[in-house]
Amino acid sequence: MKDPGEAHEAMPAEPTQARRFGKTRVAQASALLEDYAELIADLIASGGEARPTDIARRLGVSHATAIKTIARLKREGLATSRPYRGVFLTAAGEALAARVKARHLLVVALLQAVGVPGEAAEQDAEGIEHHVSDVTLAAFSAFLKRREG
Amino acid sequence: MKDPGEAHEAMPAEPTQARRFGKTRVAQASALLEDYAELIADLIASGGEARPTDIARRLGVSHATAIKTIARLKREGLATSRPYRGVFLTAAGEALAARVKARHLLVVALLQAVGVPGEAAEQDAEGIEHHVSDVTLAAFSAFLKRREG
DNA sequence: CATCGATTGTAGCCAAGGCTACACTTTGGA
DNA sequence: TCCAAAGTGTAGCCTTGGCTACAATCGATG
Repeated sequence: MKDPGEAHEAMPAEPTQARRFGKTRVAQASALLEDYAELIADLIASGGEARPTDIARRLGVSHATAIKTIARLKREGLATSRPYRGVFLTAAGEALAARVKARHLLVVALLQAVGVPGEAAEQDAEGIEHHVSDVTLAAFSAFLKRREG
Repeated sequence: MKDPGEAHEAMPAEPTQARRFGKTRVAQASALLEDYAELIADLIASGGEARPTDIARRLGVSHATAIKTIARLKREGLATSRPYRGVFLTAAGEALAARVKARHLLVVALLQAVGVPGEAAEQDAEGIEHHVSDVTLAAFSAFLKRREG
């Protein structure tokens, strides 16, 4: 779903809207990896290991799909694993997981702060968080501090 | 990217988290169609017609990609078109476009209300809006009314 | 120590959403 | 009127992220 090679060799006067949509698509591309990284960190933290079957179960996909995505995580340098040995995060993977987790918590907190019920906040945050830019995240943080602190 | 046939024939005790992620994936599946519907409505409203090339330009994709997605819109009963004649929305397509547009405006307004700068609000809303449930949308609306009204 | 169930891995299929390349209309201007 | 540019459509390829089916491995238990 990404660009094979390098797209748009000549794109004169690319409209701002196109840039917006493009960013949205790119965000979706990394969303899955982010979810996996966060989940793997979570599983290791709580149970000591992250097995493909557990990952699959938690994400609601088949184990084959999970394994395929884990392979992609490895390709991107975010995780390591050896056959029948469980999955581990690299330093980069850990960093990503930490960032993602912090962002997730912040998004949920923001949603609840504006009146979204807990369960809906959790559910929607899962999708929303991948599209929240740093600028927006900072604004969320400031809003919460202003309101609570 | 959807289920071919019907997935998970037996899913006993599907964990709530899996349901959450599943919903996120389903939301992404319809996100593109929503964007197209909204854009087509917009183009028709402002210029009287929606041509594949204009759509492609606004979305930052090749015209071939746009045409393929338009075909999918037609398959799903959201749009009509005849060769070399431009694209039109069905009643269902119009309804979708209206809903999407209203939601988009509400999300942008909410983001700005919590302090996100205008440009970032616009950009992020593009990705966020597809993951905002009705419950959350209602909460956004109430928050804005409370704060402005 | 053999074997059975669960886990893991592999292969192959599918649809979506990208792309380029090429062919065919349409249309406006010379 | 005719012809070239712009727009449209088709074909074919790729990657991602799903799936099922089958093979291989591990581990616990008899």
